[in-house]
Amino acid sequence: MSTSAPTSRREQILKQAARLFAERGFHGVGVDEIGAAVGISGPGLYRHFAGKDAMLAELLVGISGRLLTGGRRCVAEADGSADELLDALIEGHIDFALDDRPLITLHDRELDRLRDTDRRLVRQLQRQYVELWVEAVRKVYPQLAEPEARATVHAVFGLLNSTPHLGRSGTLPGRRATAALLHRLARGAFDAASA
Amino acid sequence: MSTSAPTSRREQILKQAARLFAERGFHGVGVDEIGAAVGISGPGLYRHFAGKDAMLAELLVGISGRLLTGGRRCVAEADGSADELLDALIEGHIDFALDDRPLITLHDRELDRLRDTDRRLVRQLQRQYVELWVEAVRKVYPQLAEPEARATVHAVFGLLNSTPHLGRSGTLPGRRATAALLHRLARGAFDAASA
DNA sequence: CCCGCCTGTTAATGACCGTTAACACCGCCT
DNA sequence: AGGCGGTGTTAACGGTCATTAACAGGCGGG
Repeated sequence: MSTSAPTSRREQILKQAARLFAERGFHGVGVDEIGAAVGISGPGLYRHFAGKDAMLAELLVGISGRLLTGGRRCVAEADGSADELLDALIEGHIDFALDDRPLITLHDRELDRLRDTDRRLVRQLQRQYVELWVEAVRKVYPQLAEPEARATVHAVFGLLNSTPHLGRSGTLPGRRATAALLHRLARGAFDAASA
Repeated sequence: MSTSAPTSRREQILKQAARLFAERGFHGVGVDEIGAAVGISGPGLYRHFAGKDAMLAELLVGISGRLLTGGRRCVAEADGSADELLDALIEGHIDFALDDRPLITLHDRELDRLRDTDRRLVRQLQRQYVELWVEAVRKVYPQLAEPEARATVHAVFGLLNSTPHLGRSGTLPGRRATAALLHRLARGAFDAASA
């Protein structure tokens, strides 16, 4: 729908699996449902994935990796001030949260359902992403101690990742306004952290 | 361990069930595990609860109700300024988040695993709690439109409820410092919302 | 003393579910 | 034409799991 491509079967399955996992939890959805969501049924999925676990692993590793890659691109392209870097990080994270709500939900909800090796990998990617933020934040707010900075970054993630919960009642006018609001809230939180 | 009491079997079971559900998800934990966590085994739980669903229902209705009750007490006791009311709400929510992490986790994670009637009840309680906050926020920031206020409240909930994710690495010195930091972050976000 | 009630136990049941087996179609390449 | 890899299908297996059945000890009140 966005960049689009041939949209291979794998991607189609992953997308639907992400949606279902986010809606009903990893253990709450059966392979038959995932299959039905893409028009094939049940065990046909095993032509594309080694198993249900493999789908979740690929989803979580994928989102973690893309977040980190996006963050690193921000750092690399940040020729300007530290302030601009932090803004770029916030904007990038908001884009992820708004475009891939199911993945954001999975990201901090079903991590423990992974095999040890995959879980370690995801955690490592997450940790690097957090460190990247902490560094950027402490450049903008040098008086902020590291533990406080780290806790604040986690809290701001919680704030930005709240978008899945906004789906209920009368939400905001549009995506642009929501992104702008979230951006302001995040900056406000960081400002307040260093008071 | 904290207020303590006779700590009836029911309460003991609920506490352990909350912890396990938060750790591994509702479908991820079996009744045998819950039983083992309180020293009895497996089907003995059915002397205290109608079923696994009933435990989750009681947990979610309980936390939603207590949040709402706490919020209402803040409103009732707020003889002072609107500012003080908002601070009291924030403090109350932080206390919940820090004292009952598993319940906070469950609260926005396993809601969809409930029977229709229970889910409706929990959602209604949650909605009233949010409305209570929105009203308080708009008293402090009158220029803030209602949709923005509601979205901001949800986002701040995400921020405050991020505490479960802080358990990993080097966290903050103590509970008091964490609570103070979260309080500042929340106020900072609200300040920024009305800019 | 003894009868219920409360609270446990273990064994069995029945459903669900992930995974594999066995089979089939279809399009492409030689 | 023929074979083969990719993609499906349905049926069967095996394990897990919530729930129920059947049974038993303890203990307080008549």
